[in-house]
Amino acid sequence: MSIRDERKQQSRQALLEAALTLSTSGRSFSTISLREVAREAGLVPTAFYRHFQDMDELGNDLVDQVSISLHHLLRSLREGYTVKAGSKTRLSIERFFNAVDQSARQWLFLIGERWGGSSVVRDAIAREIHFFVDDLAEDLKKLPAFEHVGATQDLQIMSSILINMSFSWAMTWLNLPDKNNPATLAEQREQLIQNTTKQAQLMFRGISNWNSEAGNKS
Amino acid sequence: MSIRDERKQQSRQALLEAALTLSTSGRSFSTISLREVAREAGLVPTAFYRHFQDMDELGNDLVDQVSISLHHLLRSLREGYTVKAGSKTRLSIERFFNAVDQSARQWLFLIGERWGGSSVVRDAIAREIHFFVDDLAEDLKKLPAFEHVGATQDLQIMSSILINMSFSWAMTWLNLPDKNNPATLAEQREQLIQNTTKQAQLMFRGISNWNSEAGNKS
DNA sequence: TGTACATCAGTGAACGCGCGTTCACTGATGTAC
DNA sequence: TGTACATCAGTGAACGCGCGTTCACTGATGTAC
Repeated sequence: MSIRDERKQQSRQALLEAALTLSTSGRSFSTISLREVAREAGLVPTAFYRHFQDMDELGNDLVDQVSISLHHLLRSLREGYTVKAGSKTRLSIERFFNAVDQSARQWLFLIGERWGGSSVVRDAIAREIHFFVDDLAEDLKKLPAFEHVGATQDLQIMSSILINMSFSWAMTWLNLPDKNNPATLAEQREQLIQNTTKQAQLMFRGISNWNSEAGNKS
Repeated sequence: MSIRDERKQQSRQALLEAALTLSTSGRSFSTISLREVAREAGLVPTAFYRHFQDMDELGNDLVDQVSISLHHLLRSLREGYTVKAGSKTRLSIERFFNAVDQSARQWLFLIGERWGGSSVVRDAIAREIHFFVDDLAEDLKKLPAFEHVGATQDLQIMSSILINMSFSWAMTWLNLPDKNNPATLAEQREQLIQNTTKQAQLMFRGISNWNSEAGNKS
C-alpha cells in the first residue's frame, strides 16, 4: 500500500473510532453529527466526504467492523470453553465479563444501536446478530451437553436465547458503575456474577432436560 | 377540573402522544426535536414550555405514562394466566403477542429507549423495569409451578430472565413486517410463535428442575 | 346576575447557533517518460 | 535519476436551514365583589 493509501486508511479509521467513541459516551449514533465525528478525528468536516458518502454509510461500515471484532472475541471465548469442558459455569461467566470489559465500546454500540434511531444501522446489526446465532448454533452442535438435542431448529432456538441473554448480561455489567450505589462497585459486580451464573445454570438445566420430539407440555 | 385545566391537560397529552408516535416511527426519542413534537401536537413551539421545561422532562413523564400502561397490561395478562393455570404455553404466547400488538408504540418506546440516546429516559426506564421485575417475582411466588423455588433471590433472577426474554420476543415480533420477506407475514408469525413457545418451555424446564440450595453444577 | 380585573395557555416575531453540503483551492504523493 | 504533469486527501469560506429559546402579545377563562 502506498504512503497516500496508508494515510487515507488512517483517517478513515480515525473517523470510525471517533464515531464509535462518541456514540458510546452516553449518547447514541443517531444523535452525533458528521461535524462532531470529523472534529473528534482531527479532520475538517469536508474531509469526511473523502471516506464516506454520509453518516449512514459510516454507520454501516462501523457495524461491520464492530461485528468482526466481537465475532473473534466470542469465538476465542468459546474455544476456551470447549477445551476446558466441564469447568464451572461461574468461571465462564467471569471470562465473559472480562471480555466485555475489554471491548466495552463495541458491546455498547452493538446492543445500544440494535433498536436505535438509525434504520441503516438497525438493519446492519440485525443481519450480524443473525450470523452470530447461526455460528453459535453450529458450535453448540459439537458440544457433548447438546448431543441429545436432535433438531437443528432447536439448536438455533437455544443459540438465540443465549445470544439475547448474553446481551442483557453485558449491558447490565457495563451499566453497573452508575446509580447512587448502595454498595461498592466490587460488591455490585460480585452480586451480578452470582445472578448471571444462576441464570446460565437455569438455562442449562432446561437444555439438559430437553426432548426434541415432544416439547409441547406446560 | 375547570375548562381551562381540562384543555391544558388535552394539550399536554397531545404533546406526549406526539412524542411517543414520533419516537416509534423508525426514529428514536433523542433524534426528535421540540419543534417537531409541538408541530405534531398542533401547537406552536413556544406553547411547549407551558407544559414541560424541556424534552428531558417530557421524556421522563412519557416513561412514567408508558410504564403505567404496560404495567396494567402485563398484570391483566398474568391474571388470565393464573386463572387458567395448566393451559398450554403456546396459548399464553399468543395472548402475549396479541397484547404487544395492542400497545405496539409503548413496547417499541420502552425497549428501544432502554439503551437509547437520552440519559434521563434511560435512567427512568431502568427504574421502571426494576419495578416490573419485583412485581413479577411477587406473582411467581404464588404460582404452584414455582413452589419448590425456595430463595426469594432465585425468584428475582427468574423474573428478570422472563422480563428480558419477553422484551426480546416483543421486539422481534414487532420487527417482523420488514426484511425482504422470504415468507408471508402470517408464515413468519407462525414460525416466531413456535420458536418463542419452545424458548418459554425451555425456561420452564429449567425452573421445574431448579434446586435453590445447590445451584452450582455444570 | 353583572361587571371589572387577574390569570395564563397559546401566539408570532426574532435571535444566534451548529448543522450538512457545495465549491474552488492547495500541496504532498504518485506516475510517465 | 530527474523532470513535468496528474491525482486526490485535506482545507477554508460560504450557503441556507431547522433548531432551542426569549420576549411582548392576545384573548378566552376564572375570580372577587
